[in-house]
Amino acid sequence: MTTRNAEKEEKRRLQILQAAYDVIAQKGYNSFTIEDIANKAGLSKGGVLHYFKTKEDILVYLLEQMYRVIEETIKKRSQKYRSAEKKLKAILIAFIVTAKGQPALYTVLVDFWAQIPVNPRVQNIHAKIYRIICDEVRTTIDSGIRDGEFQPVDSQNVAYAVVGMIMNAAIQWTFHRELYNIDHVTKMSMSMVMAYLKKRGTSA
Amino acid sequence: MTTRNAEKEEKRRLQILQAAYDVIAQKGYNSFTIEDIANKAGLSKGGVLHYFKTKEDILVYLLEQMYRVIEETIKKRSQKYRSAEKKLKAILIAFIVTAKGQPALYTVLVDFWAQIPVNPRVQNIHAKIYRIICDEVRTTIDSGIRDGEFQPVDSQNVAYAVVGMIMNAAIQWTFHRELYNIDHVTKMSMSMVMAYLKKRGTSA
Amino acid sequence: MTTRNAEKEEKRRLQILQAAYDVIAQKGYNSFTIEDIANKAGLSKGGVLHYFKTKEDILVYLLEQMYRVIEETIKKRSQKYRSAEKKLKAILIAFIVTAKGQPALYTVLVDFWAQIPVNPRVQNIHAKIYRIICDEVRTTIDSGIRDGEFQPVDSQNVAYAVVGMIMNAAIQWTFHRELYNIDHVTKMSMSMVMAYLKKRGTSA
Amino acid sequence: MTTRNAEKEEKRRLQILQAAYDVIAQKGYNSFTIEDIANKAGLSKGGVLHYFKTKEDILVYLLEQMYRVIEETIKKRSQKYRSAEKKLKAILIAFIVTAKGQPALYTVLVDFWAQIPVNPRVQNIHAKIYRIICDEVRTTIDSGIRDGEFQPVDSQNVAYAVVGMIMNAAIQWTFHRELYNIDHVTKMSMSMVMAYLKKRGTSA
DNA sequence: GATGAATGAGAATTCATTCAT
DNA sequence: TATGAATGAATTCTCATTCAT
Repeated sequence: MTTRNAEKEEKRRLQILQAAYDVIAQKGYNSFTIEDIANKAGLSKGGVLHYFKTKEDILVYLLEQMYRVIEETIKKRSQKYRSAEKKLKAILIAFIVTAKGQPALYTVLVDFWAQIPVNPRVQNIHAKIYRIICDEVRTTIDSGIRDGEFQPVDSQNVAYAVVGMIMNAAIQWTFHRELYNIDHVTKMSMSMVMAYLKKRGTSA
Repeated sequence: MTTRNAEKEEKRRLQILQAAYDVIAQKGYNSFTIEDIANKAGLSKGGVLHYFKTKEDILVYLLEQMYRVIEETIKKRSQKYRSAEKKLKAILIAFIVTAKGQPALYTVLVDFWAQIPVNPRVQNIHAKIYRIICDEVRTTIDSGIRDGEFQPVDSQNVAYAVVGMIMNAAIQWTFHRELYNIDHVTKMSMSMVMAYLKKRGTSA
Repeated sequence: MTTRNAEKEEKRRLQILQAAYDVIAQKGYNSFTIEDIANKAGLSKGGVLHYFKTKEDILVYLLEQMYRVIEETIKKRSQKYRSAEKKLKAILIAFIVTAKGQPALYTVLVDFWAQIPVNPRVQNIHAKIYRIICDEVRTTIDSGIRDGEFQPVDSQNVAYAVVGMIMNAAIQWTFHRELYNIDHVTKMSMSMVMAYLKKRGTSA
Repeated sequence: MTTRNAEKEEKRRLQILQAAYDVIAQKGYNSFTIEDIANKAGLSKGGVLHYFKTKEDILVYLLEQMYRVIEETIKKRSQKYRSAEKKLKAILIAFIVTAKGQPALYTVLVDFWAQIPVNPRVQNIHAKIYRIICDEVRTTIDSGIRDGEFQPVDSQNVAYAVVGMIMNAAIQWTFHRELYNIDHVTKMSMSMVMAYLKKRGTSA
């Protein structure tokens, strides 16, 4: 019985979160209202607030879930491969696949970034998950180094640089697709990373 | 007379824009008010609205001005050097110098990014100036290729990748500085770029 | 069977009324909710509304019950004595004893007074019971007059004056105890009343 | 100029306070809205909030002003007389005159009393001014004692008892006028007080 | 009997914008 | 030019009440 209810409740929450995501994607972080979410979710304002105490609550849970999507896509795709190079490429591709499959995701993510300096809860979640994502890249590089596939590099900082590169590529492309061909830029990014990781004489 | 007035008017506008920048840096894009700007600028609400018809107007002019700052910093710093490699490194450093000198700049910039999908004016300005910045990088790479310093690469897409990498590095560092040492990450980024541009056999 | 149910129902109602009293004492008349009552009573919102049709219903029954407490305390304490003077003093003390024993009672009572002008049901109950209380005092004075203990006075109006005096003393003391020593003020009030009832020459 | 504005502003504030008083008198403390005040004052909601930051602010200022009215009425009326007895009687009458002239005043006052336990600002104001009023009575009694008019009594506590008696008389009468003739009760109260202050043998 | 999900009617506030001065 | 009083639309959040389970 309780399980039944908990299940149903969870379903409702996800439904609301999805509606929030859709609405923010459509109207932007600043101008959407709880009523928008309610309408999209097929509930009343009160109904939405029944599941999430405040608007901020909705947002915080949504952010967490969005990062999970990225995280999971990365893990799922990189797990398929054995070699560090293939794993790393799979990770980079994962970002782009997400951007293509969920056109609004990076849009909404940037909406959240803009809240970081003024909202500690958002800041915490972002910090936590950004670190997780970078660690995933770093671990892959480390395993490549261990296996002799990659040069011994400062894997931590390389990871930050790599994630930054590919994430911003995805973001800018989301913002104005006519700017560039994302597949080309992705290939280029991979080449650059690999040139560094596999090359003989390090320059830094 | 008219010139006198025009001058004074321009001064007022800049004063208001600076106030707007300060206020957004402090309170974030969503929660600042015209009164905040007025207070910061030492004017009344009506006074501010006298120089900019609407709140959006202020924002749009501000965004333009902010990109100019980045653009100018880049150009000024890269002009000092002759070799493409040094020029390129100077450009990358320019982003970081800006992030260090104006801690709020990327914060506010991301605030604006979040408006792109919902505000055509913001989108246009961003598209225009992002292209200018990327072109600056591309031109530098092209000149390096012409001079035989760099490998013949797809300079356009490399430029996108490079700008993305360094800009996101600056942004994430602005958001939480404890995440990494920006100088290390910058060095790493440079190495990666140079490894690609100067290396012999391409891998992708 | 029906009796059984009626008994159980009555118990539930009292339980809810007690919870309501506690909650109003804590949060004040304006800001308590049915859910507060439900939580305090260990029931759900729906459960509370099952026994009292509306929020107002709860309030009205509660007011009635509260006055009963005062009434009963007065009667119980005055019954112990024979002489009118002792009876009267016992009544005055009864108000103070109630204030001391149930610190919230006068607080909640004033909350209700504030509803009198806008709520006819509250007005009726208050009028009815205030009269009963004043009558108790009046009867005592009358008996004192009959027995030659007291001067022949306008017992009705004396009763109003006396009840007003002691009740407001109890109220103000409940609101801010540091204002005065309630026992001293009570003694003073008694002296004043007795000076009037027992004195030789009337002055007004 | 500034004076002009300050004057105009003060006038507006008083106008809003008056509207608030009228509205509370009509609808009660719990159910009036800012819009009600705005309508009564011939302003918009925003207009009201322009002069008082919050609803609570309005209320707090209103309470202060209401007590002032009572205070001033008392002082003005008691100043007319020389003898302590006449002064004291004038004070008691002042309460009743206020109740008669401003039928809503005690109604609204009780509304405020009900806020005391939950609103520190209200509590402070009430404490401060209740003390001032009681002190006025006490000072009068003291002067009567000094002049040999009154017996040497504990003037402080007598004052509390006297104020409580007359104030509650005014309040109950405001709530239901059919309960008693306020003039009779007032006369009775005076007799009682004087019987105590002027009588030969003290009993407490 | 009892629950608590869902509703929807407000309420207080906030703020861009207008406009008389 | 510049002010700031005034507006009113929009928004978040609260809660009594209803009702299916």
